[in-house]
Amino acid sequence: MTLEICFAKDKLNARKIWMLRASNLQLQSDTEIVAVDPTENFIRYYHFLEKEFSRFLIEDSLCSVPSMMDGLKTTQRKVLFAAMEGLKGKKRVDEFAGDVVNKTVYKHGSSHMEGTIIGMAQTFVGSNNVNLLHPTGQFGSRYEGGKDHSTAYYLYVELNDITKFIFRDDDKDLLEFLEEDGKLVQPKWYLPVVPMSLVNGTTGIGSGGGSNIPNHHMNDVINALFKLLRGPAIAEDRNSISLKPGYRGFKGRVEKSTDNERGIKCTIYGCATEISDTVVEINEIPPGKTIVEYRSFLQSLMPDACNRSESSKMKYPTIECFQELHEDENNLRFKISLDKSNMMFARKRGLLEAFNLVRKMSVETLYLLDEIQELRQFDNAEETLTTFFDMRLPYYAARKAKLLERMSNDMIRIDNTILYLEAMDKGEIKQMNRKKLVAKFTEKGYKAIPNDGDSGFDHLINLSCDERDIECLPNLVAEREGLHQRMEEMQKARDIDLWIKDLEELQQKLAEEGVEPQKRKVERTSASSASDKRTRFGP
DNA sequence: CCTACTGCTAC
DNA sequence: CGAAGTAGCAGTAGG
DNA sequence: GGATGACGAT
DNA sequence: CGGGGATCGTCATCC
Repeated sequence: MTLEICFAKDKLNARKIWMLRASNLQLQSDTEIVAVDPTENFIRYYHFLEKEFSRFLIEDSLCSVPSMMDGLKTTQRKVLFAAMEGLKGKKRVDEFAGDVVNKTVYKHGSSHMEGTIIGMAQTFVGSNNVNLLHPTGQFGSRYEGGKDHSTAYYLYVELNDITKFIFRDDDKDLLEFLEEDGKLVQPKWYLPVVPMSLVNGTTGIGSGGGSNIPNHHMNDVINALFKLLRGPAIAEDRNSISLKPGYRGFKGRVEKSTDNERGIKCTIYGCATEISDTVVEINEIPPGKTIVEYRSFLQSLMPDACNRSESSKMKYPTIECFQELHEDENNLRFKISLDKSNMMFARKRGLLEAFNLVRKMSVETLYLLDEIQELRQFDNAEETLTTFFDMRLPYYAARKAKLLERMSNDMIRIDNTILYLEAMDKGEIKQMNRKKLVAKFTEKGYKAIPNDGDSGFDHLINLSCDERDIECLPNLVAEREGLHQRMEEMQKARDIDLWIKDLEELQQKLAEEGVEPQKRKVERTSASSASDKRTRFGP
């Protein structure tokens, strides 16, 4: 029975339920997850399945399926953690991978870590819409869907500027950092200001469910959040939200089709232009399809193509020849010559259909849930967004409280320092030892700052000689004034105001950077074998 | 004393 | 799991 | 209409 | 610098 639940292809649903129960059991109690019974010299297979194996399936899903909070898989989160905490400037990818492995107790081969890092820095159409890491070197292209990247040794990454606008430093105190092998590692999840699972999409195959989310333009996602945040009533506005997939740098069209009986489907169209009676130019192909794949498709339409199937002859025209005149990988140009009758045929079918430039895909998703990391299914991008919204909003209240607390402590610090300086100036307090100072501060009614040393007065005791100077007084007064104002503003701000501000700043940053990745020419590395492969175009 | 070659490391 | 190449150096055999 | 392969972290 | 194998679930595409 259990055996079937674990492995049978047609018992998927039972497997899902079984895994949920297992993960609840394992998380609630400290149940031993090892099936070894010391009184026996064998292991019962159903004990093994209930313990180690169910654990394995859960871990497997944790690795493969992203969290709905930050859209990251565990390994990607490790990379982001290491990048935000310790990556200064450019670093060779193989070196950086080593750093991540050490810093975050990654228990697998560092070559796999390199792959994850490379994936997070890719920018070609169809990869990331917003790459969290900035690439230098050949990270792969549309020619081979990113597989044509150089070896990690020849690649460099640094933290992308925009990343800090998505993952705010102000939220750091709200994160729950995990512990592995006694080391503090990456958090359970990050708290991005937009649902990154939608922005960069994912495909991942877990046990009991997989996840397959297309990319969405970050601006679309931001605007959808604005709709919720700025609208008159959040509850009413959520029905008016509509999202469709989008790929940065993609020139074709993306349409959401509602005609399908099984869920929502999405259709992506490339671009084709009729130049003359006998010439067609293809300027864009759907993301997910590589240039190499498309080239071999065109080759299969040539008269001398061997074993061309009957169905292919029905669907596609026969072409005389084609040339590849791409300016770069973002400006494609396949020039196709065909005779008039085949052109007629193509026209009749529609150029896009006739040249295999239409790609359909379903829009369905599976995620990890919040508190207990359970697989949870979402029906569509809109539901993903609103669920993210509901989960994320409370953290803004928490952030506000943290910031206010920090500010009020800062205020005490400034007040105390002013009092202290004045008291010293008047000779009320003289140089004395720590104990006596603390007693004096308490006697004079200074407020202690929680966790500021044992006494709560370390901020005064540890003042440097320069800071102790009465000349600092005007500066401190000015500082107090500024802080006072900022505190008032913060107190007045609603939670959603904080979020709106984050989004506005992000949107501005996006506008500054948005153009850049598309203009950037592909950089080549002399040692890359990929660059050699790419120089040969056409038939 | 110079040359040709080997073995070795680090890439 | 496997393979290839390079430069630069020291040491050595041979002429 | 059923088989097949691609996706990505391991 | 290169190659191969496997799982897991979904879905588009192939014949």
